[in-house]
Amino acid sequence: MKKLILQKKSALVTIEPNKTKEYKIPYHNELNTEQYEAVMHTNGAALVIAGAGTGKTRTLVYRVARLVEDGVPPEQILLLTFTKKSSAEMLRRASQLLDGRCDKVSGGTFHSFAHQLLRKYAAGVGIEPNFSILDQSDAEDTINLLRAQLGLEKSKRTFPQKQTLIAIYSASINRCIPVEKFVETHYPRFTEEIPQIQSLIQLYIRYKRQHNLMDYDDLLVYLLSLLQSPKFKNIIQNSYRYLMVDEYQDTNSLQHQIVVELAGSRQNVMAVGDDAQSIYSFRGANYQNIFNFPKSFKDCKVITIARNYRSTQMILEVANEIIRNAGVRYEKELVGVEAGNVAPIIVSMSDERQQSLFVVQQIIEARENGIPLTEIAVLFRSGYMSFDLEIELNRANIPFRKFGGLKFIESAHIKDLIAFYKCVYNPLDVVAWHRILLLLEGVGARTAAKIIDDISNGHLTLKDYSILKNYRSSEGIVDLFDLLKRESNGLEKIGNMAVRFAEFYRPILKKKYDDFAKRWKDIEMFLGIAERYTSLATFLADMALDSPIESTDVDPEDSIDEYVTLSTIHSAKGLEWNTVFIIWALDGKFPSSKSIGSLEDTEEERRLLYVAVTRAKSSLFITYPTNIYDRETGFVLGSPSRFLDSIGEEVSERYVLVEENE
DNA sequence: GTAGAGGTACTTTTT
DNA sequence: GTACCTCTAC
Repeated sequence: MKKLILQKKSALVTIEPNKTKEYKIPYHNELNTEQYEAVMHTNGAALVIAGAGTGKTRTLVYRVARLVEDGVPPEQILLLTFTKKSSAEMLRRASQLLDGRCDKVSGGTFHSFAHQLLRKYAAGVGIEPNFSILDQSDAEDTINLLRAQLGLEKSKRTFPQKQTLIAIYSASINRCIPVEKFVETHYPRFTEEIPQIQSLIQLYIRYKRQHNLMDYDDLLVYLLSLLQSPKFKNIIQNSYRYLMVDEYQDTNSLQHQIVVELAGSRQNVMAVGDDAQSIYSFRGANYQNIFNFPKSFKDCKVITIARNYRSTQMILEVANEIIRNAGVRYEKELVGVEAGNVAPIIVSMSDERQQSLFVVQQIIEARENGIPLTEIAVLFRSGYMSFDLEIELNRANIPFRKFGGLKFIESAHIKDLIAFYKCVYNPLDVVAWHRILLLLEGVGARTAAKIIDDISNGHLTLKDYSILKNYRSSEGIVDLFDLLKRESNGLEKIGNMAVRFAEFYRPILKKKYDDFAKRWKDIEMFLGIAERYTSLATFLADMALDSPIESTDVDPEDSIDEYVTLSTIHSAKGLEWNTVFIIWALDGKFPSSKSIGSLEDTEEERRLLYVAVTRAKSSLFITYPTNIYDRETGFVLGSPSRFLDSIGEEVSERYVLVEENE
């Protein structure tokens, strides 16, 4: 006999846009035809293909408001975005547009959403709810520990490095392909090692399960299996009846499957994206995924928004020219509504120094012309490319914030401190133990491995660590256990714990690094952050998934509101500024010499430049130094990015920077 | 088994 | 500039 389930009546009501209803928001007047169509779409699947600057965010924001106005309970709307920042921003705008109800909309990144559900329904997939999250470097360290265990010697040159191992594993998970296939196509030099790689990966998977560890990929994998379990499937599908996914071009196969399962038979899912802006293939995204979306749902409506409201026509011409010469065709031609009167400027200069000075000079000039610093951004391919500019900006007293590149949370001393918390939270967190044990005087890899072994098999716990006296040089180790035991009583506030951990760590830090003072300042900043948390679980999850501090050197507390943005192009996704500088548009750096060998990779770099260019509203500067020695190729780089070759004088102006003789 | 010295190769992009 | 590995002296 089938089980009878009581379902709330309200959940069964089908929402239809009310044709005669008076909406609070005049959607018709505030949106163009295509945007309006998307906003009014209610039931069933829809794909919105929206080029850069065509009001993609606006469309999502208005649709959230419209669904809420039509009576959909906000918490039943799920908005999956690429970063937490962008979801917060969208909900803020929706609330402003309609009212506070929009704040209750569910949302976040795929990973943070997975994390929420897994904490709640851990039992459903057979895991403990207090699992630890491994970030990428934790995952690498874990697999490295296991490699040593398996006796796969490091000196063996043919065996892949830890980064490569994680990359292989992660690719096979995210693209839903077998390990051997990925190794054969992307790392043919390791073909002979495939059996060993596979057994290491199997060990890694088992090990994580035994020790209650989850890496980023596991969050998605377990979410999918949760969604496929008959018991939880319906509960979850009924909790989120309207699904919206932003930046669909950057989702991978695994995420696509999650979307399909979440939508269920209701198929109320709207995906938004732009194939020409796909820039995450290294994470398994495929720009063609977006075209497969309609195939996964019946009667999927496809809406294309083409008109660009962001940039001047001159900037769009440059963007169009970049994408027009692609090896693959993108059905894109951006047409703007703003003519503009300043052509984009392409400038060459002799070296990096000059490039930095030029950018600083132009920023000062722009500020004098009334453009606020918050409307200015400098974009680059990789994090390190702004180092020199940062020095120059400091010298000129121009405040800036940097996004992307090395994160505050990734610096060694902060990771050390977080490891203390992790051991308290999940005593089976092996990487964390390994990390702090190695900090102790007289403890090396061997002793650490032995201790971790004893912890794993239950001989050694925070409650009873008497067997430590059998260890050589156990004084420091006992001190550590005393500390962790005291703090694990669960009565302490997160902030107070941080103070004690920092106290313990201070002498170690002093000994370990020459730049103690600078790092200690970071620790003090960290103490301030820890104070804001009341739950250890939330604290650690935020540290792994949603770091409250974006980059190094910025205290969110001293909130300067006038600053220039420095950002990697990846982190600039979805944002816009009046004036944009793209630096290091030098062939060999952008596209990087690494990607030049493969058409696929070069095309991604091209899309990346396209994304960068389309961030600019009215002024665009592209610069490149011409006298740069490249260690990788051994050549002196001097040509502009190949993507700029076809950009003619009719859409841009080219200059050479020369020093004025006084 | 550990600490420190000295060598090497490597540096996209992010959750 | 730095992370990672190898070698050698405790």
